[in-house]
This record gives sequence, C-alpha cells and structure tokens, in this order.
Amino acid sequence: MGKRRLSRDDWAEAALRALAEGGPSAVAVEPLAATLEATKGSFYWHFADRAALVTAALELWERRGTLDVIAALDRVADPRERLARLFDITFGMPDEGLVEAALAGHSGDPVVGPVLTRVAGLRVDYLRTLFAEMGLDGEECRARAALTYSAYVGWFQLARAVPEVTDGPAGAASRARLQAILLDLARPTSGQAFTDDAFTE
Amino acid sequence: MGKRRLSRDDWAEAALRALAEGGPSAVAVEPLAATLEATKGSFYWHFADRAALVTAALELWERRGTLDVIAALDRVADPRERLARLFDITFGMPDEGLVEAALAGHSGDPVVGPVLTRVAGLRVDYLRTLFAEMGLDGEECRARAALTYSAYVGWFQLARAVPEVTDGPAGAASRARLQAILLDLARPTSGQAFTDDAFTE
DNA sequence: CTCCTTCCATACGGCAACGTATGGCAACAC
DNA sequence: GTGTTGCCATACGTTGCCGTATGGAAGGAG
Repeated sequence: MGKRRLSRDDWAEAALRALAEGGPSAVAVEPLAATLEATKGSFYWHFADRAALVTAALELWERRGTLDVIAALDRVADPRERLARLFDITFGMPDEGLVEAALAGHSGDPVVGPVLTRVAGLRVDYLRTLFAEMGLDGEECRARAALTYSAYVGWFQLARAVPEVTDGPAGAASRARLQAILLDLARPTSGQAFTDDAFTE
Repeated sequence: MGKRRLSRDDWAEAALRALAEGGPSAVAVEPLAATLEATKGSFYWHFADRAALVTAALELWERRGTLDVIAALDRVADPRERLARLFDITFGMPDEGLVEAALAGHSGDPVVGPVLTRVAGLRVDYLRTLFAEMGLDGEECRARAALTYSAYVGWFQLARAVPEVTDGPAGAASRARLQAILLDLARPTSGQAFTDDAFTE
C-alpha cells in the first residue's frame, strides 16, 4: 500500500467496507483516513462532509446489490428460473447482505433511512411482480414477497449473530435447503395447500 | 412526568426503549438523562458506566423476549401447537423484534455481540428441537430452524425499512399468511416419515 | 429536632470525531 | 524557471459524550 494519491472512489469504496463491518457509525472520516494512510485533508477535498461520504457508499451498495442484479436478471425469461438465479446471486454476495443487516438499526438516520426504504421497497416489489408472473393473486404475492425478502435479510442477520449456523458445510447445506424451500414456495399449485387450516385429519 | 426519583429499573427501561429506536449508540447517558428530566448524577449512582446500562437493557430484552417466552411455552405439550403459540407471541411483540433488528449491525460490539449470539443461538436451537420433536431429521431441523428464525428477524427488519409492507390491514394479512406458511413448513416433506412418537394424544 | 443515608445536581477534565483554514508539494503549462 | 492548478498535510476551534468529584437536598431513624 504505497502512498499514492486517492480518488473519490477510493474513499467511497473504503466507506462501503467500513459500512459492512461496523455500520454507518463506522464510516468516520479520521479512522478511515488512518486505514488509507492519509489525512482528512484528502477527504475534505473530494467530499463536502461526512454525510456525502455515507451517501456515496450507499449509492455504491444500492447499485451493485440491487440495480445491477435486477438488470442482469432481465435477460432471463422464465420467472421461476429468474427467481432461482436471483437467489444464487444474492445469497452469493455476502458483503451486500451484511451491509443490509448493518443498516437495519439505522432506519431513522436521515441519510440511511431513505436509501434503505427505497432498496427494500424495490426488492420486495420485484419479488412481488415476479410472483405475479407466476400466476399468484395480489395478496398472495405480497405475503410471499415479504416472506422471501424477510428470509433473505434475516439470513445475513443470523450470519452476523451466529456464524456457525450459516457458515461451514452445515451452513452451506442449510442455505441450499433454504433456497430450495423458498423456490418451492413459488409453485402456484402448492398455494392452495397452505390455505387450508385443517392439519389434523 | 413529575420530578420523582429514578430507580435503576427506570434507567434500564428507558435504555431499552432507546435501544429499540436507535440501537446501542442511542443508549447515551446524557441524552437519556434529558428525556428522563434528570442528570448524569442520577445515572452514575445506579450504574458503574455506560456498558453496565447497555448490559442491563439487553438483559431485560433477553428475559422478556426469549427466556420468558420459552418458559411460557413449556406448558404446551403438542409441538405444533407450541410453534403456533410461539409465532403468536413473538410476532405480537413488535418492540422485541425491533430491538433485534436494531442490534444486527453491532455483532462486533464487545457487550452486544455475546448477548446477540446467545439469544439467536438459543432461539434457533429451540426451533431446532421443536422440529425434531415433530420427527424431522437433523439436517432438516437445522435448515428449517434457520429459515424460520431468519423470516422472523427479517420481518422486523422489513418493518423498520418499509413499514407500509408490514403495518396496516395489508401488512396484518401478510403477517398472518407468513405465519401460516411457516407453520405449514413444519409438516414433513414428501420423502419423509412423520413419526409422532412422543406426543400422541 | 438531629443525624445519617440515599439519591441527585453541578462543575470539571478528557477524548474522539467533525469541519475549517492555511500552507506546501508535485506536476504540468508556457 | 515561473506560474498555475490539483491534491494533500497540519493545526486549530468546536461539539457531544464519557466519567469523576463534590456539595447538597430529601426522607427515614432515633
């Protein structure tokens, strides 16, 4: 790590890394400057203030983990296949999920809140239309989209809290099983089975 | 709100409230003192330092949202009925779930991390044994416990990010639907035998 | 009433991070 | 070389919160 000059993107990238590890409060100018072997002088040349840095990091996160993914999925025609690909991609990007978990507690933050709302809304909405393409009705789409997204985001929260559950061979098996179950939920034929409350015969 | 004297529990309760809203960083002595219409002098009489306050708040959260719930569920014999009750209780306590979401990003915190790991581990483990009682094998139990817990915790994360999805009449319907689907997941899959060995009526 | 314990307010020093101001170095223009 | 521009280091003032020290009020015990 030489003492080369830093670009605006260098700062944004470092901020995103800090965001994934310690949340928005970890995106602090002076500590980041230390890891980059620079000083605040560099930072305040590229950015107006700390909020601008957080915004840039969130932008990066939103683009890579949401916009780019949705764009890449547009090439897949079959909705079920698209859902499978979506799982493979999103569950395969641990950093992106970890950021979302790190952001969860800061929905009240004036700069984090709107982005979080927008990203989560976009994702749930995408799932909803995807389920709609499979022939499910409106309410069913809403519920399953919420469940699927909850399972995704909760998975990474679990990974943060108890890594043993999600990592390692047992964790990988659980992850594959989870994806299979979620995919199975998308079958419109099994939708009726869930509605009947009578379990004991 | 008179100027009455404050007890240790008053501080812990206020800390838990702040924890649910703004996460651990919101549990700050001086701001809390302001909301309680007191000063730090009161706080440092009841507690040694800030860490002790966070610990007390987390203890409160752990007891109410996990230990007490599990204890109350011990009275229910049928595992499936117990799972249903578990959902009703936990999803019915919005504050507890919101705390968990707020804590997600602070697994690295020396005081928050261990509690979070313990609570999450306890809950996943409880679900795992619950599924085991229903006759599912080890790997299946692990995967479904992880999925169920992920859906629970992710639901509250979603509630924080996009309240419109989880609140209101549409949100309530989605929540009921989600609980139904999760309950349905507890049924054995096609390839497996449902051995109701210990809990036949 | 008096004493003593419990509880709290005020004042203080310290730390970490924010944002600003200013000087300086390197590269390129001419 | 001289000047100009782009990028950065250093030093400074400010703020928000932590933890400590100390004096003092409220309320029961005698």
